[in-house]
Amino acid sequence: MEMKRRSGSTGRAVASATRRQLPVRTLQSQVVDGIGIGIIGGEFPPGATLPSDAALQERFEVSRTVLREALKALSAKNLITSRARIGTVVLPRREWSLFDPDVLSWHFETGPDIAFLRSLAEIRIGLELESVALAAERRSDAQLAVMRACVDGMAVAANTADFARSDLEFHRTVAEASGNPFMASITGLVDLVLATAFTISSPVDDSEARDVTVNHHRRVAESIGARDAEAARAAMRVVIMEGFDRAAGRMTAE
Amino acid sequence: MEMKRRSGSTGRAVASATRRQLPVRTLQSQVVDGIGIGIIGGEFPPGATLPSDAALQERFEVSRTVLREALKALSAKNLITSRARIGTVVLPRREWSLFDPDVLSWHFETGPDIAFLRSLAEIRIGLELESVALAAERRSDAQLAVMRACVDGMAVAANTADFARSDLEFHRTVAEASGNPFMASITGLVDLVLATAFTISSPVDDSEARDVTVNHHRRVAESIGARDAEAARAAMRVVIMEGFDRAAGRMTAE
DNA sequence: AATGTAGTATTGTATTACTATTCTGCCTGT
DNA sequence: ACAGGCAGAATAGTAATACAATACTACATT
Repeated sequence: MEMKRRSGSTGRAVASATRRQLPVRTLQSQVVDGIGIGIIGGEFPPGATLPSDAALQERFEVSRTVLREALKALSAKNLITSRARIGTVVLPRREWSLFDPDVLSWHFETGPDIAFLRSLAEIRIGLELESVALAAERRSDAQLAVMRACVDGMAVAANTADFARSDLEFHRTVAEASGNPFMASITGLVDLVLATAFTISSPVDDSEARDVTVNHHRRVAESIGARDAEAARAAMRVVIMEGFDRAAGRMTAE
Repeated sequence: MEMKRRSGSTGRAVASATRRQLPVRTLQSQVVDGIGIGIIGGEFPPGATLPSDAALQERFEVSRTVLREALKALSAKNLITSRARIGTVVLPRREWSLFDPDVLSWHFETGPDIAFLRSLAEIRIGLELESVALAAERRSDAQLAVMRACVDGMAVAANTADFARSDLEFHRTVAEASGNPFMASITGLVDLVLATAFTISSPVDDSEARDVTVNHHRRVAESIGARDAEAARAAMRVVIMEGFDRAAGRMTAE
């Protein structure tokens, strides 16, 4: 029995403006995405047993090799667990690797609800406020210069993608300046929030809103520049809440 | 390249016979652990190219199927990336899924340095202070009762394991009371790894230190009981810093 | 020298076969 | 009739082989 060759039509939407694109979509990544979205999106809820290897093989039209490597990847992200004769079952949500870029992008593609976004905002408040306070103490002059450049980049961005890129780069630089490697792990989370917030309404279009956003970021940068940890905390809180409001407001508006 | 049939399968049979005593350990997980520890521990630093499939196959004495599923798992944790003809290269540290349970535990198995422990403590400060503040607002009476019971459990614990269990349960309950499911997931993970890594350094032996620790926890619980978010923050900070000091002191002492 | 092209080494995918695990149900002995 | 064990079946785990796709190397052609 021969597997039919499929053409490279992936047709997958861009998950995020800043997500790096691999030159080639491998078969495995397509299957990983397919099942991952099925899990996050509720087709396979926690506790459910996935179809057997044979069934999934038929569904995605791939060999068992590809299918099993895909399942192994999902297993590594703590989405599923497999046992012989038992089957492959979806783990409870609490086990999932929340910070994983793929898991986050699948949330995005299946449409995050407002409670999800609020939870993310709370985590950002916790981590990024600590991160920015540490950055205020530990940052180098070069890092401060990068932050300022990012703010300027936001101010002059010609389109939403450029704006989001500068925005994300700003947060990444702050995380790096904190000197704590774990802080950088939440950039994927920030990425998702930005992508959600900017999907339709981008502050690039509205010059007034854009000025507000840019100024909030600039206040963070200058607080870090002044090595004022408390001011940096306060300014970062405003930035995060504003991002949440934009994403949430967009959802309730429709 | 080719595996010797006779001796190969014989060796495998013997190996699996000894493995059968620990039924949950699959071949793949051993390879994942082996390479994962090699990466975290510095044998394969970021940017380095891993040995080829064939070489790794020989090193771990497994089939290519098992090896490749193991590599797929590491790839899913963003530790490595593979491309045809290029090889499998270790990604920069910033890409790693540091919050992954396996990656965290590999850090401890390869001997965490004090900077790593400090980073974890900073993460706990960020997350658990926010968590406990939310818990002070949102907690139910039942949850408060559980917290108090945990503190009592710490006070009367007969051994290290019981003490650690009550300690862990306390922090988990606080995280749940925050109403943020992801907060519970992340803090639970970090706390669990820390607890299992340092079960030795519990203050059970030293009754004076034990009283101090228990009282600090009790202050957290009572601040939550009084719905005083700021007091809860302050008390939790003390708890976390004390835990860090004990772990760090233990490292430098030996 | 620039460019193309064949060779080659490495990962990606497919296929088949077998092993290990454990659930289901029959079957045997009392 | 019932308990216990034994055989079969279903499913994931592992092995082995073959070929495809990719991209580096080196040589050949212009």
